[in-house]
Amino acid sequence: MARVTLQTVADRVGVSRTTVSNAYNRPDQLGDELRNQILDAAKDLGYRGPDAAGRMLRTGHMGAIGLLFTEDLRFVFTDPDTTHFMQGVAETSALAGTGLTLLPVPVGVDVAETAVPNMAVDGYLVFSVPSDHPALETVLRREKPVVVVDEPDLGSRTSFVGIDDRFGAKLAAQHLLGLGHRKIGVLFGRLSLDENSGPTDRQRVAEASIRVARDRLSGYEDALLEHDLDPEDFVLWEAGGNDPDSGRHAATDMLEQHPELTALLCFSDQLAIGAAQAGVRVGRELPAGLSIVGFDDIPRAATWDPPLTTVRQPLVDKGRVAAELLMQQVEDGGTGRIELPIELVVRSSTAPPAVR
Amino acid sequence: MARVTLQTVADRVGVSRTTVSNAYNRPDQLGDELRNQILDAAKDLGYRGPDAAGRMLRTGHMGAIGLLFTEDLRFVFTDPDTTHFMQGVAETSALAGTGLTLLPVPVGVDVAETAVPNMAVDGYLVFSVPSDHPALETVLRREKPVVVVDEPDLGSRTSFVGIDDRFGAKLAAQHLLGLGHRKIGVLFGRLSLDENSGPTDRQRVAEASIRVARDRLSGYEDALLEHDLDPEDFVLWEAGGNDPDSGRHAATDMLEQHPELTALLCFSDQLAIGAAQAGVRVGRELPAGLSIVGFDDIPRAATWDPPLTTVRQPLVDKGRVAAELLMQQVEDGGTGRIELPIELVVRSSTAPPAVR
DNA sequence: ATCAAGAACTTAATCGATCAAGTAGATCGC
DNA sequence: GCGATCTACTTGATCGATTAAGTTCTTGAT
Repeated sequence: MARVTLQTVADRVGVSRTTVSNAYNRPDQLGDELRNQILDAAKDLGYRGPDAAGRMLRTGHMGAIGLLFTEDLRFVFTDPDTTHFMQGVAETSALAGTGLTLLPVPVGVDVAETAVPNMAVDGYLVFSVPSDHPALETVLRREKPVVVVDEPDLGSRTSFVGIDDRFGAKLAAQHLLGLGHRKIGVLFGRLSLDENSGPTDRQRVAEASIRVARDRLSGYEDALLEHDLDPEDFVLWEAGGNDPDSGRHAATDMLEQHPELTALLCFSDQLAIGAAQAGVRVGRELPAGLSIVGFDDIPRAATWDPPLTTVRQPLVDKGRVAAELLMQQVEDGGTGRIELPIELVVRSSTAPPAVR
Repeated sequence: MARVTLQTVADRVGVSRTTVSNAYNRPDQLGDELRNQILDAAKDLGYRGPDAAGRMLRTGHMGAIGLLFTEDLRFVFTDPDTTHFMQGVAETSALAGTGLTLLPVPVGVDVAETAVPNMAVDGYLVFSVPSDHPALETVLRREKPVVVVDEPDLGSRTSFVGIDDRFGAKLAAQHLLGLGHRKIGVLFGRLSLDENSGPTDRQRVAEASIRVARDRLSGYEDALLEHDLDPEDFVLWEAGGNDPDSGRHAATDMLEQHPELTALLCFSDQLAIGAAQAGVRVGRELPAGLSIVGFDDIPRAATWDPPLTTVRQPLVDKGRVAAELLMQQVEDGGTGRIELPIELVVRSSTAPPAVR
């Protein structure tokens, strides 16, 4: 049995292919009576509407955007940053009738083996990908609209959505310094593709392939400089991941080797949560014995015990804005650069250091 | 400037279109030397590889599967059931080089306005959609391979992946009854598309458009019957959602109106977490003053205070299996029916009821 | 009565790739 | 030395829809 196409329906009704096409896509181009006649015939023949592939080939429009992410799949769907971002993207694309194609690049898998290079999408949303990740080149090579979110900043070549990481970090550090803390630890998630964990230093951060890490450290140091303190005063530590477990392990080690620390600046609330657990386990009372500042302001930050002081960034909005920007770019080709607002949210995980 | 296609490259090298196509898709069909020559010419001309739309039209193969879900977008990406399932799907599809297209149908939006009816996918994964949801018909009408997960059970028309909900529920109820509980409340998520909350009854559950609700209640009642108890003995309550907040509100009301309850059977760990919070707030000590059983065994269940007794189902595996089944069905058209193993996990949220 | 404008359709070209079938020449076994 | 089999390509048909540019017919204004 031959497949039912526009032509089949057209033949049945006795009109041209174009008219049947118009019955679906431009109802104003033909009379109501004929239109209904066509739709009836279509139903009768089991025609399911214009075929997506045929349309795509002709129009060059895929009707979907791709979301590229390179984090380990065990974490992406549990990581609040990612899921909230996805939520925003999904909302926006769904309302626009655009499909959203997930393009995960699992760790250890060659990008060429994934759907990334060949998927039918009108553009790519690149979500927080280290600048040295091979998937980036694959995406860029397709020369389709690209919106980079957070990482990496590729300049005007692509659109960009992010926050002022340096300023946000500065806010967090200012808060701790203002409370009187002088022995402060900085807990990074990752500095590059590798999942290293352990102590690190300014030099290594400066060479990090993750821009956010570099910028945030600059922000922390900006605050130090305002207080005439030495940038070398921070204890820098890499967690190797962005989940509470990584945070807990790293913070435990850090506090063990540096018992003098009275406060921790964490790269995310996820890490902060782990750090808080670590603090309690090594016998610190929060916040008196250890102050902790997170980043992001995920819902859990407010309900954690103690509620976390953090730097809020609008994660869902980030997704919405990025999706809008991409769909706009698909339409008119214009790139954009959007910086979302951030805000220090002071809760109960920070306090002046206990006198000793 | 005309677009660069297979033909452009073919003309440059002086071979046929087919040979260029083979250079990409069937490297064994031509000599190495020629192949490199073609690839060089392609790079030189800025050819980005075979166009997805052209290939799709010709092969009829879209290279992507669609994931349909109809829950409110504010919840899907935070709901552990959904995200773990997605993780499994993403893993499997990514390893197979298949795209994964998210097809959310936002509440209040007409399915026809979304990407669902026209998206270029080879098949659909229908994730826990109420049997009366309009999106279902839209998907079924396309007559592509469909794998339904959990809900609804459409018989042999589609593949199906799920668990033995009735048996799982029975296990949970048996556990409570075995501990000596006789006044037990059942906390449902939803019974249908509507987000009703409040007390409900056997009759309404029996008419629920959500099969899982019906089956689980049967399972709970199976256990009751084994103890020669009356099915009417359960207090049935609808939470209206599947998040801890919904669970907390519903459980608070339920415990207020039915202070005699000594145990709660919850439809999910999310609801159980909310119920546990509610229990504490109304002054019950857990588990002595109130036993709670969840369902799913999400990671949080084990770390909650007290750790939740629950019925474990392999959520990530569900995603893996469903994706495999769908991709298999896309290839050979065969449908399947897979029931995943479940298991009662007894932790500390259940205990014999306090004597009074 | 004539012409302009609009409505309702049709014609014909086009989008880019894949595949079954075919061909020419090289290689091999016996 | 001859047919059989391989290798390395080419030919030509085909997938299903959209769209710019007609064509025909109707209607209303002058």
